[in-house]
Amino acid sequence: MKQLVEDITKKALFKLFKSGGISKGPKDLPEFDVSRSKDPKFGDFATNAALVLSKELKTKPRDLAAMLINSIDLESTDIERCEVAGPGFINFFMKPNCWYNRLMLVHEHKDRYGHKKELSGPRVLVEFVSANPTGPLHVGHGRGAAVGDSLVRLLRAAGWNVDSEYYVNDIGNQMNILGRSLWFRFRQLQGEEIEFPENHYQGDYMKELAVEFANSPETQQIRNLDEPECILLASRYACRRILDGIQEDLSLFGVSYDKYFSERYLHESGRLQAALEKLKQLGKAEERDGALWFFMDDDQDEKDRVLVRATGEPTYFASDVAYHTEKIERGYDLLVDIWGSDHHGYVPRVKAAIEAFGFPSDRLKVLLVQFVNLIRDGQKISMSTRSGEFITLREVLDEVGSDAARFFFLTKRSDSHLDFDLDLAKKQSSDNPVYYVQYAHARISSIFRIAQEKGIDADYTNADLNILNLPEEIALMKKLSDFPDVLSEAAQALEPHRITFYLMELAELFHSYYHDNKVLTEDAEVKKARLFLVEAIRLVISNGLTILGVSSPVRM
RNA sequence: GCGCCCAUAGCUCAGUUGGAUAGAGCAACGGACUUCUAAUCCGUAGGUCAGAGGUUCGAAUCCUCUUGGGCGUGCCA
Repeated sequence: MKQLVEDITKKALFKLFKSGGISKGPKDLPEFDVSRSKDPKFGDFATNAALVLSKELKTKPRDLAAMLINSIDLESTDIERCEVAGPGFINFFMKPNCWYNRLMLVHEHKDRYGHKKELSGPRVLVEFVSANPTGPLHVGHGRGAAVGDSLVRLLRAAGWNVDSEYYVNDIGNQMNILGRSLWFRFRQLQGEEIEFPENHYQGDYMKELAVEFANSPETQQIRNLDEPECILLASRYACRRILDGIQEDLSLFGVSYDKYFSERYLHESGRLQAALEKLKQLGKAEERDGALWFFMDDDQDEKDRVLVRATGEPTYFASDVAYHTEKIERGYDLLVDIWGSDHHGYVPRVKAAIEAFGFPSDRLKVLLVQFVNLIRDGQKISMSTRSGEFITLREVLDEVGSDAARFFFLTKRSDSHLDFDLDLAKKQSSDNPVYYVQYAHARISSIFRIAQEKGIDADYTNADLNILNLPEEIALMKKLSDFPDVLSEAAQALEPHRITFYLMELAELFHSYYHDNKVLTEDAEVKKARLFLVEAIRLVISNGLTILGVSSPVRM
């Protein structure tokens, strides 16, 4: 809808240019904005075009605004009238019947309302969570999962061609420590008196895994193997089982992936070696002190970084170089990575690698998700996978449920710190904002259910929408007509939380309307029109909640 | 030391990419259930947008500095 107003403004600019009123056409002028007006007295939409362009056109803003208004042919548009306001804004007042047309669009497209019809955005790969398979997911991962998964759903709705991926660090030092951890627990289980190393994975889940391991067919092979082979076996076993658990937790959280990408594959397929060779050929990498270094330009990163250690082991960074270039070579225009903010120092490095391979560094967008502080009894709980002290995502899901947890994570921008108060989340479960939105959906659903139970005719086809002329009804129709704009802007900004706030605002308008106005009234025509409106609200709430990965209950 | 992120109501957070009078939810106070669900609604109160400069028609938003917090600064992941 904003686009519509923008087009009309540009058309007016062009007309003014042709008639000699201004010296430049829209193509030679800077971009301007169209925004939804906050206050009804400023109309429905406003543009700052005259303010932005006045300097370039050497005309006073208010004069330019007046000239623009005169160049708009109102007859052929949805605009009733325009006004110059304040320093030079143009306020647009829409014709009332245009809201009825928008309302009909909701019914026309149903669960696709707000979505782009065809694939129009870039081809993008969203990578998120990617936690090392060394232990269960904790709450911090849950935030990344909620943001990432909702972003995927949002981008798809906006017509982008999206794949999602989980990068599995299934090789390297951590896997070795994981294998040793399981191996030691296993031997302890066999009655051996050995001390468990402090820097290994202490969590109780490793003890449980050891029991499982002892009963698995794998252990049959052990007596024929020497210890390093046993540790490798244990490592593979632990990795596989822990990853199973992670997938299970994610699935409970409503999160699924198109692909789990194995780091081990990068090593074993030779892709890692090939990437390093290419860097050497390009003169971006060279051996020094027995290690292989990536040379950083001054504007890329503060210092050079090691790709292969003197021991011959490639670093995590080496894998990332190979992984990200591989992703681009798979044909993605845009890579979106969602990382914990503690990895932020890593961004310049990976961007530099992408540049080295001849791609623009803005092919990669990294969304940094800040840490979640867990609060219990007013105290911060510190978490560490290594020490085994953490609250798992699973525990939180069992306590507050997937809907509440997802919604909670998505009521905040991802780059701000977040306190997750467990007691509050539990206690608040009845007045958590998620229920406010879901309740609106349930209420509407129950209107239709009650109608059916009581044998009331709830058919709203051929409703006369002109009956919907209460200010609250107009406000609701305007809100519904915003949804496609909100969706595409949220996608553009990679900010799924905007959908959350939109839904809370829509629910607020609905609850207030519902309280004051009966839908199933005696007047058959009024009933029809209101049912039509209310069903559209239900559809939009449901569409929005689906993007957030939250359910739309029909009764609560 | 250097780098990145953050600071908005008592608390938890939004703020449409620089727009008009800074908004919600909790918590507080006062009202509304004989009604399609009170998990709701209506109202009151709550602010030096951390502080100081600067940029311009216009700043919570952009720039500089200061203060306070988080994180990073490994041939760890």
